[in-house]
Amino acid sequence: MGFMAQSAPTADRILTVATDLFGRRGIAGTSLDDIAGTVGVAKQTLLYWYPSKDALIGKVLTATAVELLYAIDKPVRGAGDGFARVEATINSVFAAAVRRPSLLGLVRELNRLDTNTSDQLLDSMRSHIDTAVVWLEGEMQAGRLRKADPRILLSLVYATVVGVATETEALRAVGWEPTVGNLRKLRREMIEFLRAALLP
Amino acid sequence: MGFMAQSAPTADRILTVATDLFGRRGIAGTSLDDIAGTVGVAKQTLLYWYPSKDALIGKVLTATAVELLYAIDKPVRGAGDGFARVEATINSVFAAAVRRPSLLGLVRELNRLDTNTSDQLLDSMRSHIDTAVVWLEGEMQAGRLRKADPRILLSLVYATVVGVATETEALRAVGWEPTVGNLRKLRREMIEFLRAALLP
DNA sequence: ACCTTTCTCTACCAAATGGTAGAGGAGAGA
DNA sequence: TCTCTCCTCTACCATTTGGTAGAGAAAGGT
Repeated sequence: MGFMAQSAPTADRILTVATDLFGRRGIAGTSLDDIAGTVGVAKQTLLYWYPSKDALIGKVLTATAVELLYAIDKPVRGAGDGFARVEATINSVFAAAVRRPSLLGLVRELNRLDTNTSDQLLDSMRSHIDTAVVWLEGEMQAGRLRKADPRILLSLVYATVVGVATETEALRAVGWEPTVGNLRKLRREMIEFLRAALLP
Repeated sequence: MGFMAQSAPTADRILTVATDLFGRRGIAGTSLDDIAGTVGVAKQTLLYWYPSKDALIGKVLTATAVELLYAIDKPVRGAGDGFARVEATINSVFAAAVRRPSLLGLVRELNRLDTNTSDQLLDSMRSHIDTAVVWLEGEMQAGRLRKADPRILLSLVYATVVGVATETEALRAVGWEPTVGNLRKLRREMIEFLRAALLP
């Protein structure tokens, strides 16, 4: 039966490192040797746990989707109505992005995947998206959010949050530096930005 | 002396195709063979015009920066004050993104470049950024735009526009389809979103 | 003690990739 | 016509990459 060689089972450590490197350098820009080398294990050990790069990619993507949806689900259920709920969700995503920057970086790799793979992933998120859209519509009807196309609005908020969380170069371009204080300020400004954009 | 084999000189055709593929599949995900094959030329022809992949990458990046800055500069000089100017700029960027989707996709590759290369590119944009920041500060003082940290605000607007223009998968996820009508609607919703976010 | 299962490794391999060397064609000037 | 320059090509090459084959260590059950 299983036992752990180091702090975590090999398969988990491989998955973590792969997620990290895929998210930072891109899938195409990361070789199996890179991953195995970082984990500190032979390439064949990696291929024992994940029989091909495609298999590893698949596992990384679904695991990432699960982790993100889990991080998002909690605050969405809690929190009150109107913008408070949006704010709670954004804070969760932002916290996840700070904790593991590669997660959202990986989300952006979706655009480079073949349609089959991305369709599969999108299906697993479909119900969450529909729930969010229905909720947005209700809030707009109730006058608690600005009236707009809820689906496009969702994409816009998504683009803003994920964009600002992943594009460190854009922040570096305006002279921003990643200190703890600046990170807090960034989150606050982003919340204010979205509050203004979403309230009626 | 030079003469053209087809519609455009070989070097230009290579540059165009390289920009396109780099922007769509990423730099690491695009081989010289891919580019040469798409152009319809031997790989060595490509290596004659651009002596290495790095040289080609450099040329693609600077050419893209020039094209984008040119597209942005015009409306920024014209147009009036307050949000009208922001709107004109966004429309230009959006138009450029629709005309050549790869341009903004390439901008996102910045995050994967080594610091030297991206520093060089950021330097060439520094003056434009500073001008924009100063202008934003003035408009905020004059009460024509919502008061906020102008640098972070710039990053947020950037993230929103570039994000929604490049992440087609996020739009596909909410059931949006890229027709001409939907594209117009998307632009309109984005403008309203940013208007709400930026006005006092 | 022995076998079986689980896990990791070394040793290869074929294809793809970035790059080199140099041949050859075609127009322009002498 | 000869030659020179410009441009594109075929023929290679070394390295990297995803992947295969199979040996060997370590532990558990019998």
